[in-house]
Amino acid sequence: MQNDMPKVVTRFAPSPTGFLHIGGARTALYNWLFARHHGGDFLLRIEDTDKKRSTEEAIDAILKGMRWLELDWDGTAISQASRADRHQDVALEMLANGKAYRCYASTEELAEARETARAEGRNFRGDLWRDRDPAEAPEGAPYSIRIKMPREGEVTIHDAVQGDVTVKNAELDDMIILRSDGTPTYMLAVVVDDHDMGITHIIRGDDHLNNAFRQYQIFEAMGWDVPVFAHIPLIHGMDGKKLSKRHGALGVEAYEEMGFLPEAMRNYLLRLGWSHGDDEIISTKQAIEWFNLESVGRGPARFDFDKLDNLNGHYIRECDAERLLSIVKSGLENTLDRALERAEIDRLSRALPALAERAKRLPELVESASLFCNTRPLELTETAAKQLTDDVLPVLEKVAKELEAVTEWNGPVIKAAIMSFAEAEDLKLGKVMQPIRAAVTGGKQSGDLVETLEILGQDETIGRLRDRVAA
RNA sequence: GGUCCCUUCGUCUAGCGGUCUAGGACGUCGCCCUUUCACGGCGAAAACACGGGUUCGAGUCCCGUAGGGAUCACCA
Repeated sequence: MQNDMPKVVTRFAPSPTGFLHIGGARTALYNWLFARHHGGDFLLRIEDTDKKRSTEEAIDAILKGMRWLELDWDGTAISQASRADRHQDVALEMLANGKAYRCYASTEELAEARETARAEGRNFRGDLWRDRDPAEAPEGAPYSIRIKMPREGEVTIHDAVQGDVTVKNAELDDMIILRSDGTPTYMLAVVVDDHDMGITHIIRGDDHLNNAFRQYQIFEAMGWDVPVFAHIPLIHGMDGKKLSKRHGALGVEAYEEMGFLPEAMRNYLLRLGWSHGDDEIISTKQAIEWFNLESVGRGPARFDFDKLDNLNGHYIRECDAERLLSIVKSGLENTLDRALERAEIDRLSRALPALAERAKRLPELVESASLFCNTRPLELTETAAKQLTDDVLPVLEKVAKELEAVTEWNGPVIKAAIMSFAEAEDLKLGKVMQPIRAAVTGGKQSGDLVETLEILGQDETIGRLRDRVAA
């Protein structure tokens, strides 16, 4: 399909040296969105060229994170390391074409040259052997292969996010493309893979912006088409500093554990650095429809939990009942360490809509839902205990008796019973409601009291009331 | 240090020369709703880093300064 509009192909290429962190997740999201928007492919490539630092666990964590975020990739994930032979071939081809040369410099020599260059305020170019005769090399000495960078002129990259960026070729170093042990370096591997995989748009963190110019020369040397680059700004921590382990550079699974919904995460990440006018709540469907590179911001953004919480609350409220119930159910069974009873599940499904109104994070929801489980006698929160003074206990006792007399346990009847009781006792409604709430909920958040009692059932309600009186 | 990038309310951002006495969202603070907590509604405080240009006119274009960031490995 060689026409004016080749199919868009993007990729996410994490190195498996740790979990999928938040910045990587956003990069993946943008690549995914861009590909889906254009009906193209979104590929996944694991950059495991560095055997020493790559781990199987990290690969699993990254894949798991991607799945949790529901970012599906096309085809199977490619292992960069598995393509080492191909990378090597390209390096050799460049060597044969005079686009690269052998470098016999030792680590020590290199370090020294680097030191000198820096001391003189120059950029180190690693070109110790660029103009030397290979015949000078000691017999059988190990060598690496370096690219022969152009020294004249400059290159302008039309970055889809950063705009035109120009760098003089003289600034470029003759980087190593093939190590002395014959393994390819990252710089070579990315270019070869991006070309072979037919990547049309490289969307990645702007920590790679400088690399783009170096990689550009490999594309050129091989006579390959250069993909469109789009370098997106990095995400900073709440304090404005670079995101590091200390600053909350957590893996996505940590966000899952904290109780964020994947759709909230996607919406938040999308909005962190990309905009569509004043729109804040953006469904994934809309995101795919609207996503573009032009609207990606150029400044680094800070991560803000408050906003994520707010968004998460929104998506919890929007979450369909069945999914929410299953989330809460498993959360509850986990903390209770037992299976839920039929009656408890029934109560939950009735109570959940109101509870969901109040929650920002899933654990909160589970916590408030525990109210509807059989966990008598309840533990009181400090404020609840404070409200249940000795002088209100008699009131509770009387209310319990009153409610016991109710024959038809439903909202209106319960409410009527409480109201007439308050009237008979000459108490303000609040004076009755308040203690009941404290006794029945133990101080936990809940919605409408009457509704809560109704869902709880007559026996449980009275039981909880009596528990307090007895205590 | 060299090179490159960035700079609008506390935070995420809208803004693509005049409609900006700068808009939205989160957060904050009031008020309303109310049987708690939320949700919701209304309202308030809150920003164009600084200095020069260009222009009739600059948050918007150009140049400096300052600040922040990235990168300079036989790591990716």
